[in-house]
Amino acid sequence: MTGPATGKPDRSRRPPTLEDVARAAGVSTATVSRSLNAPERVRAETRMAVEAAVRDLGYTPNFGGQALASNRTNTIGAIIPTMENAIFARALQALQETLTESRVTLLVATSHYDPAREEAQIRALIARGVDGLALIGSQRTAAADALLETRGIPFVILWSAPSETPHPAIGFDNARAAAELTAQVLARGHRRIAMISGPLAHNDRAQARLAGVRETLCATGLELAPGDLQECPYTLADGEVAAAALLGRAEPPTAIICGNDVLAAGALRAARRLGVDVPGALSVTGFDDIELATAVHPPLATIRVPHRGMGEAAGACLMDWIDSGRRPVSRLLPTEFVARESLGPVE
Amino acid sequence: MTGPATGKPDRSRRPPTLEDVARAAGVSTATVSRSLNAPERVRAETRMAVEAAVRDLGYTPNFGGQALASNRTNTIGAIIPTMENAIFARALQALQETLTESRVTLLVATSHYDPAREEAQIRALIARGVDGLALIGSQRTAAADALLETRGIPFVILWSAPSETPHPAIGFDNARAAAELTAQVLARGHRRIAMISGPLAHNDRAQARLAGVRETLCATGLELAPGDLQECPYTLADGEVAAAALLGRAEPPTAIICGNDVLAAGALRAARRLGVDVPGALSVTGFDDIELATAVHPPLATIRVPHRGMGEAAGACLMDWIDSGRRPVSRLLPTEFVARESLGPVE
DNA sequence: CTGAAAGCGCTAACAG
DNA sequence: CTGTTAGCGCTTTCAG
Repeated sequence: MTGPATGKPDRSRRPPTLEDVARAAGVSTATVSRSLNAPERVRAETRMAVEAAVRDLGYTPNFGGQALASNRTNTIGAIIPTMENAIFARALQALQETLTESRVTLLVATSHYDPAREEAQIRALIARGVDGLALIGSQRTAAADALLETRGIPFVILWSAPSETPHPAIGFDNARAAAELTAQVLARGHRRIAMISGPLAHNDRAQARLAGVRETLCATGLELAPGDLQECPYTLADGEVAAAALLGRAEPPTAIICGNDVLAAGALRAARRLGVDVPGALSVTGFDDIELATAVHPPLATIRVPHRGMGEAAGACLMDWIDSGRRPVSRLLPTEFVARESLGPVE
Repeated sequence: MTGPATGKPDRSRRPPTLEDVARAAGVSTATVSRSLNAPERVRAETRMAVEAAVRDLGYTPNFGGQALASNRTNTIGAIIPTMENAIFARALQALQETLTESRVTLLVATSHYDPAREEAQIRALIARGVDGLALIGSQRTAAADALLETRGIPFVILWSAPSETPHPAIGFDNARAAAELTAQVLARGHRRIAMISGPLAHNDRAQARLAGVRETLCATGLELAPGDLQECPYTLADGEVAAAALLGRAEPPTAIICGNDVLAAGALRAARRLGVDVPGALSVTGFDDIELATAVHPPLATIRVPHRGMGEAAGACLMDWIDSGRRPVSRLLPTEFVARESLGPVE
């Protein structure tokens, strides 16, 4: 089909350009550009001729040309720790949808909770000319901060409370949510309470959740002894191991507060394996309220996080910043405790 | 630090260009370009001068300029049905990693299993100048096929068996995997077998899985009566409803084969709610082998799908196609039946 | 309301 | 090995 036989292979192979459209419509390239980008500034008749030519030729703007001339890529980048946690996926989905309304594309990268990787991804996205960035959490490398600063790229921070960072943030109060959860655990009579946290290093959300638990325990005269805190990666298997360690102690906890639903599901699995009844002999709580929370048995008491809300707000906020040039204000979104069977009264 | 004190604010504000680097290094722009893109064609000394200038100025190539001049964006696009299924997420992760080695960025979009949306996303990604595309499944709108065809963009199909499509595909045999699974169910003595499938329309994978089940049943003289087949969206809640309907029939099935692990987890929840023991009174099987499969109880017997393998192969395949211009060959990857507790002998 | 023309920053011949 | 020189396709003044 695409043999090099014809005399002018270029002509037929190369996609139509603005100039082709202009010629076909009998107008200038400037008019075509205007018809496409600011239709109201072109007489209806002319515009229709242009539109017809566009259809006829199957014209699509060349991305590079557009980016070069306008100095905008209509792309915003997002860097999340991992795609395997459904909660980030949902926030992205919402962000994507919001952006689509502004004809902006979302470019996604993952950091695996590693600041060095996040920095590399920030660099890569900036190099790709993104107009704005959505990042998770407030802690990153100094180099990443500097890069963001000197480039002056609009970026918003998700998942952290605005109080955690001087940058525009759209998040929720991890510490307060964890405190509320802990209060609920205490209210059910638990006094031997342990926690399984995700890796704390470079993770302000995990740190805040831990702090929230600690504070609330303190207020009741309790504390999280060193052995009562397990720190492990956010996987089911690691959660299971951590919970098993906790349950193997001389005085096992009657409640385990987990850093997220995945860890909690792991804890449930450990309890089952060890023959520990939940919630009869042990209560377990999660954090996030992903689908998994109600897929396991017993269903997990947890904290519902405003994932979609953050995604939507981030999109609106970034577009506004990019278009207006005015730095947006931070927003603190609400969370909600969700009572479910995995949390019961102490026996 | 970045005070506007100096006399030439423009200078400090506008990012440095190739020309700035060239001037600083005392060479031409062509040499700078070469130092960056084909270092071996430049004398070491010169190159070092260039590199120093690049560092000094904090130069980063302008994406638009690069794209325009080279007619390449070093971006490949992927369109998956949803990010909420961990299995697509993992394949993307693997694809991403493979691509990163070639300094190529992955642009991800979702279709929600909707061909119209997929077409729109294909259009959007092409407009963004992607050099190649990875798509899920072999069924799409005629317009999408035409677009792909006329643009001549390298694209590979994932998740479907190569036999399903004339295009280069990297997938597995959904029908055969489902058949194997069904054989395992039959081998355990089940004769009243039902299936919960995801939406069949425009989904060759779901269709193939159903066909695999049907064929295997047929070979044993059984069949899937109309009432034995439930079709519903791929969510836990829908799977639960579908399973409840199946279990409420006069002669309930002793085994339910589910289109994926999420539906199977839903079926498990229905069984629990209705007091049906699994695997004692009912066996349930999944498909995919995501983490969820072992988070639920009993753990799901399922089919392990080569998600990472597909992602990696797709990356290699696309890069090869883009670089060499030669259409790659399809690859059929293996699947594996994973026996777990949710599938037991019929009582 | 429309057209002419000047770049945007980079790459790729083509000479030297 | 390096420099010169055209563009790549589009947006955007600036005139008319």
